Amino acid sequence: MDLKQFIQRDETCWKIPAKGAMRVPAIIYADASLLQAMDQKVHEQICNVAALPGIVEAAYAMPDAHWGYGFPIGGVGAFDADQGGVISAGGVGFDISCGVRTLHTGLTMNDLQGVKKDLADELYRSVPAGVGSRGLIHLNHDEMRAMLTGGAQWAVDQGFGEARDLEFTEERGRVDGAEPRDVSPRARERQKDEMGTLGSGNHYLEVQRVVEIFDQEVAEAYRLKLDAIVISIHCGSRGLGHQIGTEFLKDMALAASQYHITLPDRELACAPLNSPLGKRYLGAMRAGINCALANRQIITHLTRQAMNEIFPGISIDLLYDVSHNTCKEERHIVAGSAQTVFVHRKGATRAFGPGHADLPTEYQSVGQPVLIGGSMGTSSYILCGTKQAEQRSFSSACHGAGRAMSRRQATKQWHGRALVDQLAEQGILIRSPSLRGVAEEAPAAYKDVSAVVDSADKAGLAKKVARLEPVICIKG
DNA sequence: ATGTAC
Repeated sequence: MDLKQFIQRDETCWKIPAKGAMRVPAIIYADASLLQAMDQKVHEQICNVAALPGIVEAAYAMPDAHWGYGFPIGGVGAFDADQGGVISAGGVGFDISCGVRTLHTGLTMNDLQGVKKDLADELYRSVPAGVGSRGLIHLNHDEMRAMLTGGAQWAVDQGFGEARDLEFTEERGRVDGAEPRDVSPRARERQKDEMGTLGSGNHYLEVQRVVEIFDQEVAEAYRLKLDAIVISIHCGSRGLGHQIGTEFLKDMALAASQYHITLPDRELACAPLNSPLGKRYLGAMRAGINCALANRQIITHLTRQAMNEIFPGISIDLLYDVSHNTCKEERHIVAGSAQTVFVHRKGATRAFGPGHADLPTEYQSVGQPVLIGGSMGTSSYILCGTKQAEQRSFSSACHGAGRAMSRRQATKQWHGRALVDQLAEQGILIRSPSLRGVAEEAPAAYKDVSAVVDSADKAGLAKKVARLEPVICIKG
């Protein structure tokens, strides 16, 4: 888009002053070339977010921002409930609490020699992937309720993983305030056989190798070394989150006039945080967050089982688990003083800096791990939270590369089989139930994740720690 | 993202 629409504050900070219906300014963080390539829709959408009731400070877009439903993907907005602030289902996203979890394996590249193919097959066999994929777990009514309230803690109690995993999971594996009664029977029905499954689209389980370290001190705190093998899991709340999103978007669109909210865009449907509908969505969304946390915890257990088949006795520890599709009640500095706000992060990763009370002891001095998934066949990054991000983005950073091309366009341009063969030649093994899915996820259908991460680093949203390259990718 | 439309 045209850079002349912005007031450039520094190399990676572009401001749109409040005008028209905007209550606060909008700010996009990106270098000039990423911003130029960004869809004009991001400008329109982030200005619309800035016009919502009760928004504080500014509406923000991350360097990987692109056109989404209502809010841009890569959008951040914080709202004050006491000032008529709203919550928006489209501001969280359909895949509630979609996120990334990274596991240490204690292995190096050398350990994979001769077993790579077997490991790929074993992981693919163990972790269900694809549209409508089902697991071996089937939840009855009471178990569903316990899962929606207990999150990853419930999963660990059921024998899926170890108590120590929870220490390294955002929110220690469960959020308060989940209300299973606000989750419809249809949403539960869709989820009851889907626990411990990856899903489709850009979701994956990837075996990765640490190929570059940018910050030795933080890397040591995260126990990351060059050539180490880690496993990253990217997925969310499956059918449950999607159903919650669908239902509440509809309810919120219908209720807007009742709450005297003038919507700049129908897709920005929202409800006051203090309204019955807003509270019901909060209760359901938090149940969705617990579902995603439980899902990644169960997949961790399945991963451990698969890894044990190939490497008997192997011990797998969690580096961290962080979501990038949520609305969270947090304390932040607004107009110079601390207050409680509800931060929407849609395609944006929470990135708490050093000293934040919610971080595990081991990461207190260096800040939260910020896990950035690349597209299939490309690099992923691990960053750390900064102190500056508190003032710049309510402690938020980017979440990935972001699509540069539609799925349809991608399937016209690439064939799944050819991509799998091509990646295999580069030493990257792909396993997927859908060759069309593979084509849709072609590496070149995404923006350059390295440019996105460099912009986030330069903008002070998070600091680069390590770069990972894929070895095996189980694709949904 | 998603029982890729109810």
